[in-house]
Amino acid sequence: MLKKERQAYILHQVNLHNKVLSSSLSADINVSEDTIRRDLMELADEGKIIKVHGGALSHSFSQVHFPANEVYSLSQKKRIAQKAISLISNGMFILTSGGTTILEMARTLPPQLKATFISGSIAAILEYMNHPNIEVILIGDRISKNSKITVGPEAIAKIKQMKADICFLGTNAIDLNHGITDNDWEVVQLKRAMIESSQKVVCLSIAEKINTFQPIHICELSKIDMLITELPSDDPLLKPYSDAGIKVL
Amino acid sequence: MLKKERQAYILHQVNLHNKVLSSSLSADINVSEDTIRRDLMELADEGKIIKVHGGALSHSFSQVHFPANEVYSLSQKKRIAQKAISLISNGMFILTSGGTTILEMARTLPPQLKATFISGSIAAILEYMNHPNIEVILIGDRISKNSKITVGPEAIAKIKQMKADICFLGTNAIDLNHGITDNDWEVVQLKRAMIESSQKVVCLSIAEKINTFQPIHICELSKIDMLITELPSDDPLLKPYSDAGIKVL
DNA sequence: CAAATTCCCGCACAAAAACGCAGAAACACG
DNA sequence: CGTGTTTCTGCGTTTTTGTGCGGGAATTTG
Repeated sequence: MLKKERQAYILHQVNLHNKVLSSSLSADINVSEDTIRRDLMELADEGKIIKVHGGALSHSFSQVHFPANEVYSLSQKKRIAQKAISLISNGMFILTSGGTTILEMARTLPPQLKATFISGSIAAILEYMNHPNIEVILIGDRISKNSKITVGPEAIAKIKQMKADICFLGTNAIDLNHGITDNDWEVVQLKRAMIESSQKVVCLSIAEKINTFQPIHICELSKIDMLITELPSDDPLLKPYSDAGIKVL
Repeated sequence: MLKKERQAYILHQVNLHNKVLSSSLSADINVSEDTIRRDLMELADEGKIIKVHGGALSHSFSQVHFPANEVYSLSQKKRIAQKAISLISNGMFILTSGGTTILEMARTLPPQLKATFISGSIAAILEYMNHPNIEVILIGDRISKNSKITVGPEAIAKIKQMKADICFLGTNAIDLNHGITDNDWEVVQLKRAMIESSQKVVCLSIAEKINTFQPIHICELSKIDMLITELPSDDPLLKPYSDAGIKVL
């Protein structure tokens, strides 16, 4: 088994179960605990997991710990949210993924807007529920504790049988060669279904995620209609993407 | 169980109940009280809780003290929750409605319990998600804003196609003549489906709701297997119900 | 004041991590 | 192709960390 393979497996396990023990990983993959420990170290250095004595935890575990990091990019996300909202009009059916950027968008929705929002993200749903005129449809299935969204075949089937006007994706990584990528297999399945079920696909992404990639492929750039970042639309960083036929806002 | 995990659990419990006892935590997680004490120390050093003799308090508690009657009804619900939990064992599939009593039950679930909880109540789901070993299935559909649960044909269909071991219903009104009744038509539909899809139906109800009724009929008493209140099972108020063949706990 | 908890301190033991090292495999390159 | 280099992995050994236990001190409680 290759090192990268092993690390991808570990990352997947962490994202799936929120925690892993070095000992059980070692037994799973049949390598020494030392090797596991080194892998965990590397992944922790890359910021993908949190190393603790005895194993590792998913990043969502310590979300409460470090609110400072969130505040940092908040103003950027507000900017993105504003742009995204300009695409929404009354009566629309809107699919959204999860993620903090989507959350910010949900909070910023104008109160007089009448539309239907569909999502499997618990956090997003909570925000939508606070709005007076928004109809909320919740996608049901098993809840992934790591990503706080519903995942699984039921959820995917439900999404596939609808056709939304527009779909907003919180994007973890976007790159010219790799397209849209992510690090949680189950989330990827969901996002793929959402893309297929929407007439228009909009990616929300803060600039630091532009030109980065993650282990799991979601889709090619050609499936994306629009990209929204906090940067002005003529920023040189975005030029390649508008050249690729994506509308940049 | 990892140390960080344990501390996260403790922190959650403190924030939830405003106080924790070292002794009960020790029993919950199956570690020595000494270890709990060390954890409380660390959390207190980080300023997350306030350590006191015998346990710890949440930070909010020190400033605000809430009205006595609130604590009073809370203790009733805690009692009910304790009894309800005694019916749950590992590996069960459990359907639950919404309501504050169900919420209290969700908060009181012992951390080592491994079971699958199915619900359409957003608040209940949020509680279940915080538990380390519980699998959560969310029933999807339109969200009813006033009851904060998913309602509609999809939700009902989904419930009907499962068979749970046990179903806990937060009960708004129970009466010898009228059976179980409620005041929200959509919620009633859901509860009916839940009753049909469960091998055992348990009603959780605080005593003041015994012998009251609401406009919309859910089901006859005969469909109910068990009734849990904060009263002792031999309380005369409950006699008619046990006579009617309902097990009273 | 007395009994019962709870806490603190040191210790012991086990599990995990860190460290250094060495063999094996992959790689670079003339 | 051969050789030197880098990377990866596993194995002892030593350190560190986490946890439980016993006994005595401190505290709560009646």
